Amino acid sequence: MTRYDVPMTNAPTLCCTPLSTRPLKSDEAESLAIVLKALADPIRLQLVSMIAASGEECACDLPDAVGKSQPTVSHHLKQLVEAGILRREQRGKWAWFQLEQERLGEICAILC
Amino acid sequence: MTRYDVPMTNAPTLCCTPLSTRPLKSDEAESLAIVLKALADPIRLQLVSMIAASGEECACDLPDAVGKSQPTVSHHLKQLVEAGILRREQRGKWAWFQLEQERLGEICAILC
DNA sequence: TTCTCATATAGATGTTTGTCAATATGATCT
DNA sequence: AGATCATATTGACAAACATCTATATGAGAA
Repeated sequence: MTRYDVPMTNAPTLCCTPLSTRPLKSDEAESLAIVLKALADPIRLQLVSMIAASGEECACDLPDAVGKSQPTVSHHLKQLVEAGILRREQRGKWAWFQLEQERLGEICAILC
Repeated sequence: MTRYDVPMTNAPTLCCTPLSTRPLKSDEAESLAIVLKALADPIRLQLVSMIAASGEECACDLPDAVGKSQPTVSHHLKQLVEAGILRREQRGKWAWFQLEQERLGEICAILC
């Protein structure tokens, strides 16, 4: 079995029609809310924007950058990965994070 | 004094550059988080999508539509108005709500 | 003014969330 | 294997949140 069509995460699938096309079904609203909730925190937004702006960031630099403890930042990063917003890559001892650009695209496609 | 340049709500002002242009300052992240948080709830997303899809909705129809009590729906609607996502209009005894389309546009402009 | 009805607010309650200190895991290097 | 360092997980706690019932507000109708 190849890995080509295996999803990388358990991130919720989002519906594919703009909000204003039709009322969301409640499970669609639920999935979208989970993903938006992952984004709706000031620290997580700072993390995402830093990673988006620079292309990638090492977890080791992020606690200082946002002024939070290492476990707190690790927890936020995990939520972002689980929501499908960030991608995590292990390099030696370090964890690097990149933006899952398509995910933000999906969100915008629904909102606008 | 005219009302032309008076803001309708106290909704937070959002920064005007995409996330990936530069890291958000912490007050920009704070404002954006407030608005995203208003959106990041399944009931509020259903309300927004119903209103967006039909053009406008009377508050009187919404508790049944989403299966929540009248006070709960009123509370959600208030949050959406305060975030600048909905516009409220009183017509006789009834309150009608419309989408503040520009607001969603602002959000998308930042996310993508 | 008084009644009725739509909506908002207050107060209470259980749940979720953000945070940290302490500890566990897991990867590299010696 | 053992030491070291980066990251994740656990457990605890306070603050924020979604929800309801009860009540207040406010607008038209009688």
